[in-house]
Amino acid sequence: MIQKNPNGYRSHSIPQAQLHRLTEYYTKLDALLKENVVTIKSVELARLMGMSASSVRADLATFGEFGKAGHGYDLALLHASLAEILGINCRFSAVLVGVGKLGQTIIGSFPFSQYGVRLKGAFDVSPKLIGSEIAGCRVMDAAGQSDFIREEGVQIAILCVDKVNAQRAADSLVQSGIQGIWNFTDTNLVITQPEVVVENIHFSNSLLALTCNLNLSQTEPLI
Amino acid sequence: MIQKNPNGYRSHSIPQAQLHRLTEYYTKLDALLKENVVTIKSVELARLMGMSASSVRADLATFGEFGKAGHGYDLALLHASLAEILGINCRFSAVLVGVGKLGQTIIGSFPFSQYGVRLKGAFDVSPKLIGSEIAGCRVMDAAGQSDFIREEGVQIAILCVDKVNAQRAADSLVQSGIQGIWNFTDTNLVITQPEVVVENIHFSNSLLALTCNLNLSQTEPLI
DNA sequence: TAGATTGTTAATCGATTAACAATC
DNA sequence: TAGATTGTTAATCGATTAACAATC
Repeated sequence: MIQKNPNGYRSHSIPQAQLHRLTEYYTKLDALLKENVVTIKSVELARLMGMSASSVRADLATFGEFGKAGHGYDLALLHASLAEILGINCRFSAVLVGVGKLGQTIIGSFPFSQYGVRLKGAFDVSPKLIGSEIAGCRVMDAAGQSDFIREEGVQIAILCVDKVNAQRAADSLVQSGIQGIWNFTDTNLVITQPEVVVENIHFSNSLLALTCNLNLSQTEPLI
Repeated sequence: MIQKNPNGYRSHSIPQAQLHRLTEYYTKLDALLKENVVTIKSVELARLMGMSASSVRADLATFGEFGKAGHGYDLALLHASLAEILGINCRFSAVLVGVGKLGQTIIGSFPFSQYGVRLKGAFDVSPKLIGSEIAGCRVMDAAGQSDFIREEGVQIAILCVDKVNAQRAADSLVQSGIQGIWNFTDTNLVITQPEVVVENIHFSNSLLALTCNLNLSQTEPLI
């Protein structure tokens, strides 16, 4: 059951579907702010998001009262409130584990700081990589990973190792006290500790969803 | 409404949530096949997937009757049937648009052939890249993109351009007759043609979902 | 005040699941 | 046949939305 707590917009537990919608509101509001939009009505936001106005109002009302009847929502306030809810001001720290091609790309290209995350380093087993630096991020020996995580109080691990090593690496991370795993290994990790948060980016499942939709729309075009 | 057609397991329209579950069944079954498992019961599969046995049976029964009462599901049959539904045997062809770091990583690392997709080439505007080859994939001038897609009958575009160019690139692809877009641009594309399928991989939304969950579990630990 | 839009309620809609007859 | 597990039904559960009183 969803409850507003005395502080305002925090809730006891958010359904994952709603939580993912929240991230979409946030990125959409972010874009609108850059276009200097000042207020937005639930009807407009709904159109931009491809949803119903009722749903938008219901979603936002879950976390607080951000709107003014008769005027709509103040964009800056709504943006700031969602940022708070999404943890963007929490300054989480992260390490990347498995510095292959994908790992290097993420280190070099992803704007972590925009999302309140500080990338503190990366780990790999390859002697060729250990000691090198990618976009200002040091690659360290995986042997020192656990100590680093514990000593630095790292909360998030970005898991980019090979599929075959994924579960083992995840177990080790959980042992080291990691709180969240951003999982790029195309594997569903089995994590018994319910307090550890896992967020998957499964390239293969995503492509399969695409081809399945294509397959269905080809074999049975909508009338 | 879901209907089985005379051919068996095709259905008129699958809810997207169920479709994404199907991809998870498939990758799980794939892993089990490699472990030489021969049959599996709904209860076991449910445990492995973290769902209820009822849901598993309901999902699978949507597409056909793959199980034997008293014995469970034949893994090879189920795997092959899901492969068919997911379009893995359709031999879709694809081009990658925007050969930046992420594009190069996808070209070089993603096992397209395992998912029934053939990567026919890549496009970029940079003279440095045009004419080069990455893992056997030719990088061509974006100017020839539309003609190539039309002439070769390419169905899928893998969109890896910068955020600012995402919508324009998508419009051009749709104009060229592309049927599906695998969208890595961290932008929700606006596509008016309902027959064009879009599948998003939004790194930023995914990380936000992770930090939001961390934020909630920290401020309000489960009892 | 009059007009507009929110937050919320109550009704609808769809998804999940427990239970069981059918079946291997 | 007896035992086991499926596919399906009916009940439960939760999410979506239309409608509207509250409010700016």
